[in-house]
Amino acid sequence: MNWNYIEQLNEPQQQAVQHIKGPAMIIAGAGSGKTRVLTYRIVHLMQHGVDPFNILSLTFTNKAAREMKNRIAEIVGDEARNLWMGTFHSVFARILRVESEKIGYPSSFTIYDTDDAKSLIKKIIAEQELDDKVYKPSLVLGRISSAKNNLFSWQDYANHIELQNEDKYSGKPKLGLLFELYAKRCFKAGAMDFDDLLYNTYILLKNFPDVLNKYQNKFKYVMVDEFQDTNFAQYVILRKLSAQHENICVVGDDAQSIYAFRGANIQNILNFEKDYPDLKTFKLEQNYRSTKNIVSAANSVIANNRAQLKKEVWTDNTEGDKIKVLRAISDNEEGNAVARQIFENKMNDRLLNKDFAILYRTNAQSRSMEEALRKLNIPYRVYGGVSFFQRKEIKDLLAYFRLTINNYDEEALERIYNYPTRGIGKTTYEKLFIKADEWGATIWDVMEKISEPEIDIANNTKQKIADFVTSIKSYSILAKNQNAYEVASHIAQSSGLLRELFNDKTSEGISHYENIQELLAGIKEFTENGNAPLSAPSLEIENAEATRLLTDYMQDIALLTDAEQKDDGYNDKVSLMTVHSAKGLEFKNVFVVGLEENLFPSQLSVNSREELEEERRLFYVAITRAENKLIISYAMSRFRWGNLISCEPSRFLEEIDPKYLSAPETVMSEPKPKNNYSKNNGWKATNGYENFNESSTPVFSKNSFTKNNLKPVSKTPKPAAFKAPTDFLPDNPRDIREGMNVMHVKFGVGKVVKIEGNFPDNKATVNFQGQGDKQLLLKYARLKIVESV
DNA sequence: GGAGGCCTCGGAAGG
DNA sequence: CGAGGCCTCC
Repeated sequence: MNWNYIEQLNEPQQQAVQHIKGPAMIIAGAGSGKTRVLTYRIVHLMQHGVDPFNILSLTFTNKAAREMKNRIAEIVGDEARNLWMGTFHSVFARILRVESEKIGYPSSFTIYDTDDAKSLIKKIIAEQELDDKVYKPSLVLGRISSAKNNLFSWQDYANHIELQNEDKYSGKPKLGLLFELYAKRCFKAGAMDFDDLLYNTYILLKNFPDVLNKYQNKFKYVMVDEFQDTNFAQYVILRKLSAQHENICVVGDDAQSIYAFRGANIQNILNFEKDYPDLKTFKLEQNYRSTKNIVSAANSVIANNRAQLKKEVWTDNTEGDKIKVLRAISDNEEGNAVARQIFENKMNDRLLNKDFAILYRTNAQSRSMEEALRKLNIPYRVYGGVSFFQRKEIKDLLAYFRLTINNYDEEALERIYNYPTRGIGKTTYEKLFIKADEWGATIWDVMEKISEPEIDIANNTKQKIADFVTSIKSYSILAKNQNAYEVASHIAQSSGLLRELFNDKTSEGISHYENIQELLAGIKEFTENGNAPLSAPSLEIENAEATRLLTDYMQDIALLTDAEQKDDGYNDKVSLMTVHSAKGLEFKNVFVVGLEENLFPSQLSVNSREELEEERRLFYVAITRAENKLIISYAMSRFRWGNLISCEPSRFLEEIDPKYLSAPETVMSEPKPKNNYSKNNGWKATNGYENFNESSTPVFSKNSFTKNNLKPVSKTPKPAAFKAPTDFLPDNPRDIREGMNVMHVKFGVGKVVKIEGNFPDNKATVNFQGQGDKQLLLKYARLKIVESV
């Protein structure tokens, strides 16, 4: 490395980078080159002889970690691999894998995601016969989560008089009990939820001084990005880890704290100053991103917040255009105005689609924007939505992998014990559950001992359970030696899951099948090259030669919730996203839409000062994304939940100093051309833009499955209902045999392909003319024999 | 077991 | 309005 990185930095940036010893806090205004400072600081440490193994760098998202690691690798090369760099959760999970047995967990512990956690809580609420209208699972989980984020165990919770009183007065006295049951159930399943990764790390470091010592020695230098978003548990762990060397450097911007609603605590910044009296503070106040107008407008908005650190963001950039405000008569007109404006700016300023972003407060607002962009044939991409790993079919297959690795994973077991259908019904499962309770064991334990005569289940069902257990156990054995891909594809086939999806020829079914293939391809890539294409920033590879096992893959993806979308190879698109997901990004031209009271600021925030200030910071984040042009819009009426409501302009508009604004424009649709835009080929021909309209949707491009997708879903047309004769009289279901032609009141005439099970629970597969195979329970189906065999 | 009807409810969102 | 959960009915 022979260039001088120090020269690339301004004065305060240099100071921050060169301050190596002792605690430091970098307050970094929007667009002030924070990422550059962070990367160069790590480079600087390494240049001064610090071993990358001794540097821990924590971020909030996988994406941020990935990007930073790549940037450092570009500068220092291969050595970057040895940095400990990742999200709080991934780094702590990694420590816990090594140390978990000390706190009673297997090293193969499962990580429950939010869905797993909610479904477990829901079950517990039902088991306790509590009303899930009062004890809403998401609320219960939220309460448990914030307890853990404040380092309360369930025992602490139960003993805390104030909390107990709060719960009593709010009519939910059983919250503490639910916490206890949930915690015990997770423990029994060898599972940790996201909050446990923090809480258990804390417990580990607190109760095992030797472990604490080991990691304190390892992490001689600790860096934290987005410090304003840390919660209490994270803060305490940080303090513990860095207590020996006190080389801790945190970077953040209180003005961009937008996750308080999830437990982030700006107070940490203030506590930091108190907890480290010899703290050095650096302020990065020069903005390199935006025009003077934009920077000043942002400053004038944030000045309305009471709670903030002193800081003056300024820029040397040009003055730039004044901020434009568009007023539209309705949400659809707002979309049209934005799309038209993008079209014009693109022409006038010779810009690309990807130079534009449309930011909104709520996902529902994307619809009117998408429609308008489509009309003008402007390609766009909507960010956010269901991630690949949350798709049902993916979770199903992953549940097999989870159960293979950890037989006690209750949520995984529940997902698949009868999927694909193998004749183990709900009633059977309940019997297993009761027996497990009786034995003080897990359901898996009972399944393993299913032959015990005291278990009151029919013998043929017992056999099915035994078969299931045998196959999972055989997977577990395979998974110990064979590589991840071999095991994964074996499980996909031998479990019947692949076949099940293959047989579903609906368009959804085909896409499910393709997604599974996609997952397997990712595992293959991981097995061969060590990194899945969708991988989290992989931490150092311990042993490059060793076989990559399924458990390695599962650890790699367990904390992946933001898997990058596959793109269709065409990247020049307008970006549509919520303000939250725009944090950290920048665009030449930015539209912030829906600036209306009760929308931005959100209706739920306007009653408390704290929440309103958070909304204001959110608005601050939105406008500071823009480099050159900022356009703000609002509608005077909009559809919300099916009703047309009228809207007032947002108070935030008035908070922008008017000298940075151009006169508001009321926008109206141009008189409609005779031909509809979208049908007008001449329109396309003259502007030279191709029709993109997301035509080549890849398998899991999110546009193919968000609710905002406007493409008509091809549905198989339903055949007209069959009219049964008025004298229709069903035959005795006991007389139905395979091969017979039968008549059904609704489906008409069909042939019995197969009959399974014994009366009265026997089930027939009947192929009805023009309607395909139907599975019918004979006792209900009321079939009439048309022709016996 | 599964399709379809009815009811409810609605914020943003990382790991 | 639209998605998801639950219940019913076949």
